[in-house]
Amino acid sequence: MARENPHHLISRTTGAPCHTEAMGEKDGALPAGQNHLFAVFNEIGIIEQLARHRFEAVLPDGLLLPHFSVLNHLVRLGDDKSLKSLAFAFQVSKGTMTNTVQRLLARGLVEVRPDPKDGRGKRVFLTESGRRMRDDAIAAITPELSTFAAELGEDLFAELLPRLAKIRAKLDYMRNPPSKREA
Amino acid sequence: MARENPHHLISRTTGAPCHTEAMGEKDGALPAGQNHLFAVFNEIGIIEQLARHRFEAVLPDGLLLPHFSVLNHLVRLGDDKSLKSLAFAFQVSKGTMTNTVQRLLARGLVEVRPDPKDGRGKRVFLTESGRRMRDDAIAAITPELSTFAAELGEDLFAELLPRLAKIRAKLDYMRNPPSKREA
DNA sequence: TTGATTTAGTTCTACATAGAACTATATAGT
DNA sequence: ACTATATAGTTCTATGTAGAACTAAATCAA
Repeated sequence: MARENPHHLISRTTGAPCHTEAMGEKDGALPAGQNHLFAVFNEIGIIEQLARHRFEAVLPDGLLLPHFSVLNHLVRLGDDKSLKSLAFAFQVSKGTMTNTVQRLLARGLVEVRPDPKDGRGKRVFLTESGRRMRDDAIAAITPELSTFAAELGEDLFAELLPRLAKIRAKLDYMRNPPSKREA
Repeated sequence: MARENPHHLISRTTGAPCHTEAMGEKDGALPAGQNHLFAVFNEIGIIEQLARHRFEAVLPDGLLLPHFSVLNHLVRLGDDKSLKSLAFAFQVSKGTMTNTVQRLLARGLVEVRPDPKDGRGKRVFLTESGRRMRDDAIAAITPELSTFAAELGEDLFAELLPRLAKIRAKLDYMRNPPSKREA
């Protein structure tokens, strides 16, 4: 386990038992109409943290979320990727991706070979072990997701998805305007 | 700046320009009906990361999110809190809260005094400087939130809030069942 | 009262991360 | 062609974080 990065954006606003009232009330410090925004990002921060904890707790062999994330990306979108493109896809720094790939390499979950077309570059490939690890991770999380879907209802998530995607797209656009996109 | 904790749960699934298709398609590895769940947590992870980056970028004086979070908590819910209760409120380890409070102390944003009723404990108090810093931070983020509200519409956030709260409450409950709550 | 257990907080180690400095290669300008 | 600039990746430093080992104080049991 490590880090937690997972800091919720604003703070769980209640010191009470848990977060049963989190950000519900008005906050005089905020202009009218912004409480909802503040509150939404707060909820998102808390959910991210709790969900990551839970996910990492069931991940096989002490695999951490960043490791799984990269493996999953390589399986879903194909391997033979540069560190640069991985760093961009995850919006992390180059140094961070170097570190993550080195950990995966040390576990034998990926292979790294020089880019035949660019002497500066490297290409990252999945190993069989890496694919298996990714599948195991998904198998490990599936029961959790099932419980969750059963207790809260899938509709809740179906309603949430397009709305969250809209916010994500906006943030994404602000961070990476078309001018600085890359293929 | 530091860390990033901010790891999105699953991975931005596209290496393409940005995240325009993030987790939209079916993922054969997941049982039917779980794609939505997976996708929602993925979006939440990405949003958390991007939003935190943006927030920290405008925060005064290199203040980081955890620092602001604690200041905000103390303003909103009152100071004179134990490290223990702060750690619980934010669901971070005791060691983490020791670190955060020490940073705030070094900046003169809080005071820490021994608990008069418990020789083991300490109490954390806001300083005037701490209150001002919290207000400045909110002032700094307000324009960002305004733009956001204007471009996406407040309704979007109003619709999101109760649904996210439901998920947060569930995760919270799973992590801290009534049996281990505290006052 | 005395001894065992629990609790508040700190410290230590290992990790993820950002950002800056650096190296090596590629590309652009002339 | 040669030089300047841009790019891919690594390394270094400072941070946030978890978790375990540790200290000191409170509580519980006998």
